[in-house]
Amino acid sequence: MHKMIKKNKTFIDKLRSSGLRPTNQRVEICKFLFGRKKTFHFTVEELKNSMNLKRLKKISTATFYNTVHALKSAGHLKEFSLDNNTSYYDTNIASHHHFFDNGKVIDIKSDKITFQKLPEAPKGKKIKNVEVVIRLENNN
Amino acid sequence: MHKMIKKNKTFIDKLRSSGLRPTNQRVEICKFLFGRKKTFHFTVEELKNSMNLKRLKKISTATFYNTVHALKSAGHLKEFSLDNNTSYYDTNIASHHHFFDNGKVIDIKSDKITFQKLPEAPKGKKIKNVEVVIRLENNN
DNA sequence: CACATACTTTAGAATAATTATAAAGTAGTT
DNA sequence: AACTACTTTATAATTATTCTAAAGTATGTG
Ligand SMILES: [Mn+2]
Ligand SMILES: [Mn+2]
Ligand SMILES: [Zn+2]
Ligand SMILES: [Zn+2]
Repeated sequence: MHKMIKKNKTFIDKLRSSGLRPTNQRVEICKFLFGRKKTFHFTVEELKNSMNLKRLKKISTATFYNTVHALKSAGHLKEFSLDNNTSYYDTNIASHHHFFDNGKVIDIKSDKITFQKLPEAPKGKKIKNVEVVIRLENNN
Repeated sequence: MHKMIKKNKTFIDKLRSSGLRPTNQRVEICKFLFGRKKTFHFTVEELKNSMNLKRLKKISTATFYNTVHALKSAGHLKEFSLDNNTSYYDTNIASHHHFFDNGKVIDIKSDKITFQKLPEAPKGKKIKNVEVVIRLENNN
């Protein structure tokens, strides 16, 4: 099928542009991360568990960490913090905002939030980006 | 001196309202955290190191963690995330915003940022708070 | 004040997330 | 096919944090 070949090529490009050889393990990780319609927010541990659950031959922890780090360094993933002690990653690399709803993360497109007033950067500095977190709770 | 007695009482009140007896160790931690004019952003490890540096009899790691957790649970400290793997705490418990400048954190008062457009909460949910992080970089 | 008792402090062990190590395996090149 | 650099993996190490349990202290009562 055309689609699958094309997608695999995209994944291989992501790996190559991250300085990584497209090994089996890495291509499968990329498929899992980027072969979906919606943004994916995850921890390395979650990624590892959900991928390895279905496999007879497991991919090692070190490979998950190495691959995620390389993809992040190359700008194919963004890191963020939620609760602490664990790194989260986001397949949406555009600057955008989030709802945080009890450990669940939902993207808010950048243009859904605009500012009336924003402080200036301290002197010698400039603004790299502005990101908003809207924490949710249940009604009533 | 009047001032010092008054301050100690404030610290003791914070501890009592956190369900903690005002032991020496705890009162000194409170002095260190709350006896300053400006907001203090810190990790438990930083707090421990800077306090213990000056003392002959060190306060234990467990006491730092216990005290910080109790103060946080009682609402006298707020927890937040910066880079990952470490919890940060904030003596400013009001809802407010931050500049992040290479590991340095600067408060932005809530009224310095206002919104023109904000998304609605998903149904069944409501907004608990909205906090903004402005990441800085050096000019040029 | 003297005691009892519950709460604290502490050193050290345990855990969770992540990173480092180094031996065995594989991709890309010739 | 052979070479070499890059990869994978199991395992050890590290960092931040939490747990444990023994020894110490705050606080109420007589
Ligand atoms: Mn941690
Ligand atoms: Mn990290
Ligand atoms: Zn996102
Ligand atoms: Zn702050």
